[in-house]
Amino acid sequence: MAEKDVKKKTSSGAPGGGRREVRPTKQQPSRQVSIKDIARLARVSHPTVSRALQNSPLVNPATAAKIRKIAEAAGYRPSAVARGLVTRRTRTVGLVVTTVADPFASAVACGIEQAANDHGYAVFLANSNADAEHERKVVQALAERRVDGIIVTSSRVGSDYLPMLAQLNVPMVLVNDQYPGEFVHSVMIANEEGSRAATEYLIGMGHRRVAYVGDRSGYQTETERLEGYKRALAKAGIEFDAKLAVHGDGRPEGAAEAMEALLQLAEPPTAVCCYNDMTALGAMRAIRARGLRVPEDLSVTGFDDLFFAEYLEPPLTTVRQPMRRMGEMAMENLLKLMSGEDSVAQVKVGAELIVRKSTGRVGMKPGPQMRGTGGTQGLGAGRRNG
Amino acid sequence: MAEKDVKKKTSSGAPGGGRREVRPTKQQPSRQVSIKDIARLARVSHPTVSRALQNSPLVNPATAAKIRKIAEAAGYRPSAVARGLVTRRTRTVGLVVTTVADPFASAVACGIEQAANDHGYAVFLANSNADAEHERKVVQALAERRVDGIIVTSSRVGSDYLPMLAQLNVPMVLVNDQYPGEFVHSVMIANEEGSRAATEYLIGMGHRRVAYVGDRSGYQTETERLEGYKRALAKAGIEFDAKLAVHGDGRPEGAAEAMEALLQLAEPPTAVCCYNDMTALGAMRAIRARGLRVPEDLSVTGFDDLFFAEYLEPPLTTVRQPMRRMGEMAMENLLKLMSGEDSVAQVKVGAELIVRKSTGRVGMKPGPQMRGTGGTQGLGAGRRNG
DNA sequence: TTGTAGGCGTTATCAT
DNA sequence: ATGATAACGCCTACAA
Repeated sequence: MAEKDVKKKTSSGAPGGGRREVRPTKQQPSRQVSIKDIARLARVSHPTVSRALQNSPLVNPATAAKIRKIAEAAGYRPSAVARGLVTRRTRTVGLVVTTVADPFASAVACGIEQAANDHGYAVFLANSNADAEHERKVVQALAERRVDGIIVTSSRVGSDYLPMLAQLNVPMVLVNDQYPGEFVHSVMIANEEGSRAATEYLIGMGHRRVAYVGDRSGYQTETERLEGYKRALAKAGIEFDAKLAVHGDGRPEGAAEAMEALLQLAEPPTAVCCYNDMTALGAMRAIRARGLRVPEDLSVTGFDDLFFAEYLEPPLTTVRQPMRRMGEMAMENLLKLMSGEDSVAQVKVGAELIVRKSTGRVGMKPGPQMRGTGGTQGLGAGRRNG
Repeated sequence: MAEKDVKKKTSSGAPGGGRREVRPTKQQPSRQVSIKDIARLARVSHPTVSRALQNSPLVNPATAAKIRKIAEAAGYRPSAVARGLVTRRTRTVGLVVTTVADPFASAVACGIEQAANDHGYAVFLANSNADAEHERKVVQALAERRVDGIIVTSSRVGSDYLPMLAQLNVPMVLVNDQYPGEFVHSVMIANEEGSRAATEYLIGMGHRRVAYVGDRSGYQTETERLEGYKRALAKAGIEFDAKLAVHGDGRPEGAAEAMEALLQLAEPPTAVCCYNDMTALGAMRAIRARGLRVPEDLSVTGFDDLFFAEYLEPPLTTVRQPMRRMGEMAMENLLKLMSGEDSVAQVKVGAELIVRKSTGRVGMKPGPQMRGTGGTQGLGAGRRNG
C-alpha cells in the first residue's frame, strides 16, 4: 500500500522545516515530527522505527543505528500522549496539596517529585485549597488526565473517597489524612506520640500550666495531637483545663490571636504546646508583643521542624516530621500499587522530639540555658497491614 | 519520655475489600468506559455522544439529556489523553523549579498553579535541582509529554534554550532567569533597584560600613543585587570594599559561614545587606552566635519577604517580591503565547522595601525603636517590548 | 439532527 | 528482521 498519507503537503521531509500554511483562524498547533516521518526518511515501516527506538532486540543493529541517527537528526521526540493512549499507562501521577506555598506540603512534594522522577514518572501538581469540594474536583480532573496514581496530602476527604475511587479505578495514597477514620493506603506521622512527647518534656521541665494552641478542630491531625497533649497531662496527674486548650488555624495569624487569649487568662500558662511550627511562629510573636520572653517567661514547642525552626530566636524545640522521606514513602507505596502489588496499607512514621532553646525550666532565670538531651527516640513508629 | 511502643501492631484495618481478580502477569490496566460504550447504551453513534457531552447546539436536547444521564450513570470520564492526541493540545503546562521545597519557588508555583487551574490547565511539576544539565533534561521530558507551554523559575539555562526551543516548538516563559543575558519571555524582579533601596536605607540610617552577603557568584540575580548595593555605595560616596562583599550560597548555612568571616574582620560592618531572606536567616544566627544583637549592634536586610520574615525576632526589614503575582503574570503571559498572541516579552516587576525592625540607626542604643516609613515605592517597575 | 469515515502518533499482533 | 494492519479514545469533516 502506497503511503496513503502525504496529503496536500508540499512534501519536504520533516515537518519542522517547511511551515505548512494554515488558515489564520483557529490555528492548529503544527505537527511534530512523528515516527512515520522517520520511517519515510529511513525507508522502513513505522513499527520498525518504534522498535528501533525502544532498543528492541528484534531489529537489525545496523538499521537500528541508522534509524536512531535519522531520528536524532530530525529532532524526533516521542509523544507520551500517543503512547499513553495505546498503553493505557501515562507514567504520570497526580499530587494534591492544600497549597504548595505551605512549607509542610512543599517538603513532602519535594520527596514525591524526587521519587517519581527517579522512576520515570511525571507529577501533576494541584492545589485543593484545603477544601473538600475543591479537592474532589481536582482529583476528578486528574483522573480525566488518566494519571496512573494519586497522592493527596492533608486530605479533607479521606475515606470518603472510597466510592469515587471504586469508579475511577486509580490507586491513591494519602499523606497525613485529615479526615476522621482510616483510609486504605496512607502515610501518617505519629501525631499523638509526638505531641505527647513534647508535652511530657514540658512537664518534665517543671511546668504545670501547659497550654495547647491547636488547629481548627475536626481535622484528624489536630484531634490526635490534642489527644497526645491530654494523655501527657493525665499521666502527670495534671487535670485538663479546657481554658488552656485553644484553637488557631494552623497558621501564624490565627495562632497569634489564640495565644493572646491565653495570655489574658487570670492564670496564664508557663508553657505552650503548639499544633505545628507555623502556629508556634504566631504564638511566639504574640508572646513577645506582651513583652514576655521565650523561654524565660514561657516555653514553646512546635511540630514539624520546618526549615526555619532552627533559625528562630530562640531556636524552636519541636517534633520533627521527616517530610521528604514521607513523600518518598508515599510515592514508593504508590509505585507498588500501580504495579499491581498490594503494598503496605498504612504506614505510621515515628516522630522525633528535637530539643532546642524555646523551652526551659519553669521559672527559669534569664541567661544561657543548657541544650536539652536532643531526643532521637522514635515515637510511635510502626506499620500495619503489610 | 521514652515510648517506643506501638510498633508492629497486628493488622486490623480494611485493606480493600473485594478487588477484581486480575491476571497476575503483566495485567493491562482495565479499559475505562468510553464514548463508544455510552453510544451503545444510548443507541446513538459516538460522535453524537461526543457532541452531547460538549453541549454542542446541534444535538437534540432530548437525546443530549438522555446521553448525559447515561454517561453520568456509567461513570464516564473523558480521556484527556485521547483528546490531546487528536486536538494536539493537552491543556497542560510544565513548571520547572530548582526545588519545590524552596519557599520562593513554592510561592511562585502557587500563583502559577492558581492561574493555570483557573484556565483549565494542569501543571506538571519538575525539579531542576538548580543544575543546568538536569534542567535541560526535565524540559525535554516535558516536551515529550506535549505540554502546551513551559515556565522555568530561576533557570540556569536561560537564553541557551533558544536552539532547543526552536526544535521543541513550545512557548516558554522564565521567572527570575539566572542565566546572564536576556531571554525572550521573562518575568523578573527589579533586583538592582531593590537591593539599592535596601542599601540606601541602611546608609540613610547612618551606616558607612555596610556589608553584602551574596549568593554564589555568576548568577544573574546575584550579579544584579550586588550591583544595586554598589550603586548605593557609590551614590553616597562610600568606596566599595571587596572585603565587605562575601558570598554565601543563597541558603542559611552558607550565609552563616560567610557572615562569620565578616564578623572576624578587623573592622566589622555595622550593617549587612543580604542577598535574600534565607541568607538573612543564616546571617542573623551567626550574629547572635557572636553575642551581638540585631539591630543594636548590626542592622540586617533581606530580599523576598518570605512568609516568615515578619515573624522573625526582630522582624526582618526586606525587599518584597510579589511572588504569587509573579507566578500569575508568568502564567498569563504563557497563556497568551499559547494562544498565538505574541505578548509582552519581558516584564520587570517592581520591588518594595518593607521596613521592619532588623534595621536601626548606626550606634543605636538598646531599646524599642520607631518603625520606619514602610516604603511602598515601586522600585524599577516597568515592562518592555510590548 | 444524526451517522459514516477517517486520523491523531503510538504500540501490539499478526503475518511474512 | 520487517511490514501490514489494527487498535487506543476522541474529534472533525462530510454525508445523509
